[in-house]
Amino acid sequence: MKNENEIIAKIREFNRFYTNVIGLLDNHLLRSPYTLTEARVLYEIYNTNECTARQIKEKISIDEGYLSRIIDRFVKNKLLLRKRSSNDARSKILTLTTKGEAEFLKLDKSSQESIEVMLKEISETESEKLAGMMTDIMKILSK
Amino acid sequence: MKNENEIIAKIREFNRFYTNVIGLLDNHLLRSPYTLTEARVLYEIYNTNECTARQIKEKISIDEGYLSRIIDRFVKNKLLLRKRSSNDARSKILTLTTKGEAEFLKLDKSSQESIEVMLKEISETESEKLAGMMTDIMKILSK
DNA sequence: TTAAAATACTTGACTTAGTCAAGTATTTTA
DNA sequence: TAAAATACTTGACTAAGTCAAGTATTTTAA
Repeated sequence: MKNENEIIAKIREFNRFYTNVIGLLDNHLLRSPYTLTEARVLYEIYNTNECTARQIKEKISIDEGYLSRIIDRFVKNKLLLRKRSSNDARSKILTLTTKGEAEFLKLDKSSQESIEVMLKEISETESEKLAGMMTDIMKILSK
Repeated sequence: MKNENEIIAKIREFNRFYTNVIGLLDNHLLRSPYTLTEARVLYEIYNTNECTARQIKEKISIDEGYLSRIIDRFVKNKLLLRKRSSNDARSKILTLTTKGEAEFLKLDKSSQESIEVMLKEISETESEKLAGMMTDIMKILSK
């Protein structure tokens, strides 16, 4: 039984702790040619059907000018195709090229691997407990 | 009973989810004159006895040149005192001035408040459960 | 139906954040 | 006690992010 202040203190402690965890896990990007933001952009395109810049912007809260230039660069490097949407000619549908998909999957794999490394340190029971608690936290905080 | 791949997928989902949570909670900084990094620097100085630049650097993994300039700015704005250490004249002990402490406590309070707002959405039982799970996650991942 | 408002994206000009390496002063090590 | 290591600073730079104005298209409402 904790009072609200203790709960808040605990959440803040967790936030500081987990910021570091995420930071460590994102370190694999250092050995890739992409920044965290670029990786997120690729992630959204890979996982969104008929993806547009607007949808990416909504998901990751990025300045649209900045995003437009990231997309530009990806198009120039042949990771993406950018085609006017037939439903709404204002927007452009972004799709990964074969090369873009390969690059994304490489990143995705190395992100997966850094978690594997982390899990090596803990038992299988603990891993399962961890995943379960994460599910519960997401449920609670999704309100 | 989950296999490792499901567990990894869940952790990654949680990481994306929680990155957003942390981002939302950090929004209160938008209405302050400090960046996230600056706020962290103040936090470390407030919470570390005989704090030096080196200790901050270890804690938040920041470039030391960049840190040196942030500290410079804080000294110029009278938030910090920077005095040569008597034990080791290479390092400088950083202490918050009254003004610096007041600024930190303001930030700290507004960070606390954004969590209060978040907790308003969920029940007391859930809040306690949340804090408990966070404690457990930190225990597991500290290995 | 069509002019005004809104949306989607782009571009230019800019500021802030962060990096890298060399330099100074001091302390530790062998 | 000279060489190596540590703590911090500084200069020069690149990358990241922001802001506002501009173009093209679509939606809204008189």
